[in-house]
Amino acid sequence: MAMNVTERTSARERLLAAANQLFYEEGVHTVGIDRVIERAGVAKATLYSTFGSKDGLIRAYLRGRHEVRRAIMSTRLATYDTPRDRLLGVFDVLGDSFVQPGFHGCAFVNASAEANPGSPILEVTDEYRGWVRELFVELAREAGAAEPELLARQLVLLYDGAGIAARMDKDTSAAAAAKTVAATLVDAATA
Amino acid sequence: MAMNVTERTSARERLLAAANQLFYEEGVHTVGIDRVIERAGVAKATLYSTFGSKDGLIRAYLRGRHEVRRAIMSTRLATYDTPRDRLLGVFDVLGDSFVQPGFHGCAFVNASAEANPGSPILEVTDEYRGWVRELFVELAREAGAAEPELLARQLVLLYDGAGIAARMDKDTSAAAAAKTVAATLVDAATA
DNA sequence: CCGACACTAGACAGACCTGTCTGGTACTGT
DNA sequence: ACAGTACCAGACAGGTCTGTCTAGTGTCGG
Repeated sequence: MAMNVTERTSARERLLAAANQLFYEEGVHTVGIDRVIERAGVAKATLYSTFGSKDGLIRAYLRGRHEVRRAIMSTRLATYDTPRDRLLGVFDVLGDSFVQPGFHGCAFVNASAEANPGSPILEVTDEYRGWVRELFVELAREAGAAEPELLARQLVLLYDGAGIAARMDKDTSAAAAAKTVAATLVDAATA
Repeated sequence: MAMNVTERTSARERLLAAANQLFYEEGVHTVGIDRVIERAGVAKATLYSTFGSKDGLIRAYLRGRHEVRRAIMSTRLATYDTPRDRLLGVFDVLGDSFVQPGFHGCAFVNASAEANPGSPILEVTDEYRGWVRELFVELAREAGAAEPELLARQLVLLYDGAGIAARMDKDTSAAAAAKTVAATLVDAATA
C-alpha cells in the first residue's frame, strides 16, 4: 500500500480542481481536454487512465460539486435553531453561492442543458435533483408542514428560479427574494 | 422587386425552421452547420450569405422563438376576462409549451448556458429576459398590485423554476404548481 | 436574348476535438 | 539492485467544426 494520503496534490485532485474551474465557468462542452490538462499540469494519458474519458471527468467534476454543496449545506443548516429557520436557511446558502467569485449559475442546470439526450451526465444531474428535492421534503417535514412533498415542490420552484435569475439577470439578491416568498409558503403550510 | 412573397418557402425560412428544431432539441453548440443545411436542403454558401455566421443564425433562431412566444402569449392572454386571470394565464401558456412534442426546456435558458461570456447570443437572451419581466410588471400593474415590480419579480422566479422542473424533472405539471403559488402571491399583493 | 441574381453542390483550408501510443523519468517497496 | 508503478511530454490518428471558394444551374426583369 502506497502512502498516497501524504501526497500534497495527486494528479487526480489537480485534474478535478482544473475541471471544476474550467468546466463550471465556461461549460463542459466548450472547454477541451487540452486546456484541462494544461491547467492541471498533468499528462493526457494520466487523465484517461484515471477517468476513462472526458465524460468520466465531467461526471467526477459534477459529483465533486454535489458533495461540496451537500457538505456546505449540512454545516450551515446545523447552525440554525428552529426547523423553520433551517428550512428557509437553504436560501441563505444558495444566496451565498451567488456572490462567490466566478459564479456562473447552477452547475447542474448548465451541464444538463449542454448534455445530449441519454448522456450519462444526466444521471449525475438527476442525482443532484433528487437530493435537492429530498432535502426540502425532509426539512419541510421537520418544520411540521401539513404536506411536506407539496411544500417542497413549491420551494424547489423558488430555488431553481433564483438560480436562473442570478445567472441570467446577474441578480445576486434573487435568493433573498425567493426566501421571502418561501417564508409565506412555509408559514401557510405549517399554520 | 422580385415577388419573393409568393415563394412557398425561401432558403431563409427553411434554414430557420431547421435551426429551430435542431438547435432547440439538441443545443446550439452540439449541432453543426452541416446538419442544419442538410435538413434545410440549402447550400452552405446560402447560409453564410444570409446570416453571416453560425452566431448570426443562432441569434435569428432565438429572435424567431421570442417572436412566436410573444405572439402566442398575446393571443392567449386576450381570451381572459379579468386582469387577474390574464396575469395568471401566463402560467397556462407556459404549461402548454411543456406538453408540446420535442419540448426541451426554455430555449433562452439553454442557449445562455451554452454561450461563452460576452457572446452576442447573450444580447438576444437578455432581450427575452427583459420582455418576460416587463410582461409580468405590466400585467401586475393592470391587476392592481400594490408594488407591480415586486410581484413581477416573484412571479418570474416561479416562471423560471417551472421551466427548470419541466426540463430536468420531466414534470409537465410544474406550471400548474407554479400557478397555484402565483395565485396566492397575486391575491396577497392586490388585497 | 441577356445580364443580374439567388441558389446548389461540393471541395478545401485551418483549426480544434477526443483518444491512443511511445518513450522517458522518478519514486516505492522488497 | 530491481521490478513495479505513477507520472510527464508530446507525437499521432481520425474525426468534426466553421467558414471560404469555385463552378454550375435556374429564373426573372427588361
